[in-house]
Amino acid sequence: MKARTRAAGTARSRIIRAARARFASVGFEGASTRQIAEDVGVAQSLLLYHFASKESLWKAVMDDLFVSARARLDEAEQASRDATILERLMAVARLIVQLAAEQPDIHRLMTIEGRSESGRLRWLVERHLRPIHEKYIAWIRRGQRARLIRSGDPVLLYYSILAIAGTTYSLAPEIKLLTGTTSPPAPAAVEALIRSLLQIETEAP
Amino acid sequence: MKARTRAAGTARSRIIRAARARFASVGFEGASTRQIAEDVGVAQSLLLYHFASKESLWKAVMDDLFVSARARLDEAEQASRDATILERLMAVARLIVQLAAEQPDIHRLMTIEGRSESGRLRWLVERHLRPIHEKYIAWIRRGQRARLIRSGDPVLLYYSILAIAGTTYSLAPEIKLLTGTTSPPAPAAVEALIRSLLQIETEAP
DNA sequence: ACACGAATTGATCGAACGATCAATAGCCGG
DNA sequence: CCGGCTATTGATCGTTCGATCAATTCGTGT
Repeated sequence: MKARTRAAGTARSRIIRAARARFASVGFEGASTRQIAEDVGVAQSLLLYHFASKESLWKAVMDDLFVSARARLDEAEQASRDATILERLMAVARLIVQLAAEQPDIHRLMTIEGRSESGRLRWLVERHLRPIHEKYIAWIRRGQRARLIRSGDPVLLYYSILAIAGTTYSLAPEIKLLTGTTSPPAPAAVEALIRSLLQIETEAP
Repeated sequence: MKARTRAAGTARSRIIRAARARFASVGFEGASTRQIAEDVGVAQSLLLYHFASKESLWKAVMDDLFVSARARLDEAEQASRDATILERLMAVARLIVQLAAEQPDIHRLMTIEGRSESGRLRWLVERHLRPIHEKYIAWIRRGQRARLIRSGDPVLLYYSILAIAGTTYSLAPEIKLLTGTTSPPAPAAVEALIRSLLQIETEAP
């Protein structure tokens, strides 16, 4: 049984990995199960044996992504639980930048789905995004009440953080074509930009 | 001839408009010429009569978008030509925010294409993006030398501006599902965030 | 009034799509 | 060594894709 499920597990996870890459680059409708199967080196029918449908495969990709992401977010929260709300948010932001740099597919997948009201977007929002987003937006509100974080729409602030953290990594192909640069910006530089977004406004000298 | 080309022009432009919406929501591979033709109310073969191929249609959509965008950018540059480099950049940023708010499709189309190294991305970079981007990245460099703009990688700074300006509008469906809010953030609020990105770092009190 | 060219349609092609299903290969407890 | 379960394959179905092409409508200049 061990070897059986291990073999199944690796085939399954290899399919998920290949599917993530395809979905991230050409979107759900643009990706084909045959192409994904070819990437992995298995028959197309095996995909639908493991995942029942293309949409199930997509959901499995998203679950796989968010399970590990949320675990690491919880870690970052715990590690910073004694700091100020601004520094806790920065710890979370730092991790988001790190995740985006390690796996730009995350940001790609979410921004691809987020732009049309599909059933998949509803599923993604209710299952994964809402619990995460609402928590940190509440954090921002708390920080604003404590005058540690700049005033303004917390949702705008939150999505601006996500945008800065993800865009420079998920648009790496475009930036590479434009500048010839192969190495993406250092996470520390991105983090510094985010900090100046969160900080209380200061008068220009 | 006048009525002829006018009829052709309107059919052509209506196709471009419908194609822009489809490409923006499901990407190039996900959009189908039959669906676009149905949106417009014409036969599918008419699309390929006017544009020869699906890719030609996509390029026509992009040309249409950038011709007007670049004209308005030139206006904004002219109107602010006597101001400091920081204020000129802010004038450009203000217009970018405005464009993103009016037509979130622009940001959607560009971020969809920018994430995989396709022939279309190469075409887009060389034809439209490079002239625009390189100009404003040079502006940022000038502003940094004059100590009017914060230090750091100009490319990172530039793409962060684009990300903030576009994301909150292009992800409107996701934000609507999450918060129930139907009205996107005011351009002035987005502009304020961008200003604090560009400004020289100030010490926190 | 007519003829010509541009605009538009409907039919059709081969390829690729997601999905289904019967058949086979591989492995485990008995 | 075998019987049963799981993983995997190959063939195939109906649909939809982008593209081509002949036929038809329509407007305009003469």
